[in-house]
Formats: sequence, C-alpha cells, structure tokens
Amino acid sequence: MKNTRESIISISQLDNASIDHLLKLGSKRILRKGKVLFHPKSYHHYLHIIESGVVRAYTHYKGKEVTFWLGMEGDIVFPYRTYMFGKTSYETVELLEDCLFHSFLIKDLLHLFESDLKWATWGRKLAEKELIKMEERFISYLFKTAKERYNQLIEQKPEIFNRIQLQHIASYLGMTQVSLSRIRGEY
Amino acid sequence: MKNTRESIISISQLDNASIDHLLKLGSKRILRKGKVLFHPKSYHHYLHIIESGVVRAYTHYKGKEVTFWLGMEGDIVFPYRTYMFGKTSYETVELLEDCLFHSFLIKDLLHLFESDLKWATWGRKLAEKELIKMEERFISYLFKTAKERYNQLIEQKPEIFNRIQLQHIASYLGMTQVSLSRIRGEY
DNA sequence: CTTCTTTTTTAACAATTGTTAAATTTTTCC
DNA sequence: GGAAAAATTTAACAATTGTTAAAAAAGAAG
Repeated sequence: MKNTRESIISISQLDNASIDHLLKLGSKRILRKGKVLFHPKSYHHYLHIIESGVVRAYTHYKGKEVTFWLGMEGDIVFPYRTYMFGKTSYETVELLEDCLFHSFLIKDLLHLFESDLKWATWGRKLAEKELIKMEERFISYLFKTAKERYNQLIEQKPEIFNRIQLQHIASYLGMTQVSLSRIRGEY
Repeated sequence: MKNTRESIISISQLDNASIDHLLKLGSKRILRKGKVLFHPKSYHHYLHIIESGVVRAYTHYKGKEVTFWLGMEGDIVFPYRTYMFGKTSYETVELLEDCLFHSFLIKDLLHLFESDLKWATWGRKLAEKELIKMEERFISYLFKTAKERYNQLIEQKPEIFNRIQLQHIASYLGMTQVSLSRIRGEY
C-alpha cells in the first residue's frame, strides 16, 4: 500500500499545493483481479498510479503472450505510446490482483506539463527514471544467462515470487515456463 | 551529417531564439576515431550531439565488452546516470569514426530545464523518446531469437553494417561474434 | 607490393534453452 | 470434502547459441 502523494514525491519533490491541485483532478477506483485495464489497438486516456495490487503488461508474439512489464504499489501505468504519438498501443494491461488505482486523464496531465514548470520538471524526471530502469534491465538481458537473470530477480524483488504466477515471471525473464521450472529445480 | 538545430527540433519543435540561445552556450569539436569520450567510474559534464560519425557505449561483464548502444548522426550522447544521480557511470563511450560533436555543459542544460518551460518540455520529450526506443528494443530482445534480431537490424538500420565492425554489432545484438558470423553464413 | 596485425569465418564440440507431452500439484468451485 | 480446471514440474529430445581453436580474409604500415 502506497499512497498517491508518496508516489508522486518519490519521482521528484513537489510542493503540497501543486500535488493537491493534481489530486483533485483524479479519482480513485478499485478494480478486480482479471480485469483488463488497457486493450491493444485502442487509445488510452488515463494514467494510473497503483496504490495497491499488481498488474502486468503483455503483448503477443508468434501466438504466445510476452509479459514485458510488471507493476505494483507506487508504480505508474503510463501508456507512453498513446500519450506521445496518439498511436494505438500493442499492449494489454491486466490485473493480477484486486487493485486500487488513482487515475488521471492524460489530457489533464499534459495540460499541467505544458503550462507549469514544476509539473513539466516532474514529467521530465518521471520519463528519465523510467528510462534508467529500462536501460538497466535491458543491459542485464543483453549479457546474462537465464539462470543469472532469475538469481538477480530473486535478489532484487523476491516478493514477486509470492504474488505473481511463475508463467508470467518466466515470460518477464525472457524464458519459457519450463526453463524457469528447470532452473528452480536445480537447487 | 545532421546539424545540431535539426537534431534539437526533431526531438520537439522549438522557436529559433531559444535554440540560438542554447547554441551560443555550446561548442563544436572534432575528435578522432579511437578516442574515448567517457571513461567509466568518472563524472561526465557534457552532453554531445553527434553531427557526424559513429560512437559506441560499452561496459564489461565477465571480462568481455558488451556494446549496448550505438549512436550516429543526429543522436544525442547523454550520460543520464551522472546527470540524474550525480553517480559515476559504468560505461565507456568510444569513437568508431572521426566525429564532429556539438557539446554542451550538462550544468547549462539543467539550468535551462529548471528555468524555462519550453526547455523543460524539450527535456521531457527527449527522455520520453529515448524511453520508447529503449522499450521497443528491449521487447524485441525478450522474445526474438538471435537470427530474428539480426534480420530486424538489417531491415531497420542496414547502414550500420557498412560502418561498424561485426564484433560490435554482434554484442549490440546480444550474441557472440561467432554466432553472428554463423547466421550471416547461412544465406 | 609485402609483411604484420586485426577482423571475420569456419569447424567441432559443449552447454543452454526450447518444445512437446505427460505427471503432479495447487487452486477454484460446487 | 471432492471434482474439475489451472498451474507447475518433470522428462526426453531437438534446436539454438556459446566456446575454443585454427584458417582465411581484410586492413594497416612500411
């Protein structure tokens, strides 16, 4: 459980008045496990901050689901492709647990970004932090074996293994479920 | 060959006066093939826009070089880790051709980002675009075979094969040089 | 042009990961 | 609790990719 205000501040410090202003524009909602938040080939109008729960983003390749992102408390579900280029997205975002979201219209957020230096800076830092995370994850895939990637995840985010099905973790780690099971069985 | 003004505008439209102001803060320099632009475990004070030439960023893992980024005309060499966290970096950036850079003090750029909404927006869009590129590259690694990654690169950036050594391309594609050679030999 | 150095290819073999299918375990639902 | 469905593990085998070493090709220097 992590409240929206903390999530926002953890990206970059902001005064309370600015945050209050944003919070008034958003709304909270609870959605059930299994619900699909974003469908592929559609436009997404909301950004969601996760207060509790877990979601995964996946796409299809050669008839199989590929889970490329997992989000939990404090993470931000931001459909960058739609937001930046007005393009439809290729991903499905599905809830793996009941979730509490704090949701904001991307339109409202963009308006803040384009009119208020403080929010523009916040938006910049959000993208910069996501970029660093993605780059670190990418580099570790570029030269680590399946077993090394598994060990790294166990070390860095052990709680994932208690909350998320192994088939999704396997995909997230870039291997088949059978390979993950084999690696786990070795110990 | 791509001039700095075009590179800046291609991230996000900006008025000429704003760009002129930035350009006055920077300086051009020519560096020779083989020169190292960033050393690991050091602080990087400059952002470089590549007007011509090719560079690669690499790091070491298990005694081997891993090339994780290639930049050419129009690309921006931005040491995000140093810039965001004041941390030293893990990467080496090396010139694979003679290069013409337009270089700016990160300090100057940050000052613009923090004082001018137009530049803050430009900085946000820069990070957002880099994020999308990184995410697309990452997803394609998550579920494509070595051969598919090779075919994709041939299709998307064929000029790379005329300008960059195959050993570096192999690493960039997440495979050994021998594997790349084998894949190329199959046709 | 010739020699030396570096890069790339080829080959044989080893290790890792994928595929398919069946067995087992866990979860869901009545 | 018990049946059905879903998830996970196990096993056998196939395909891909890595490793090492040597040969061939390409590039640099005199």
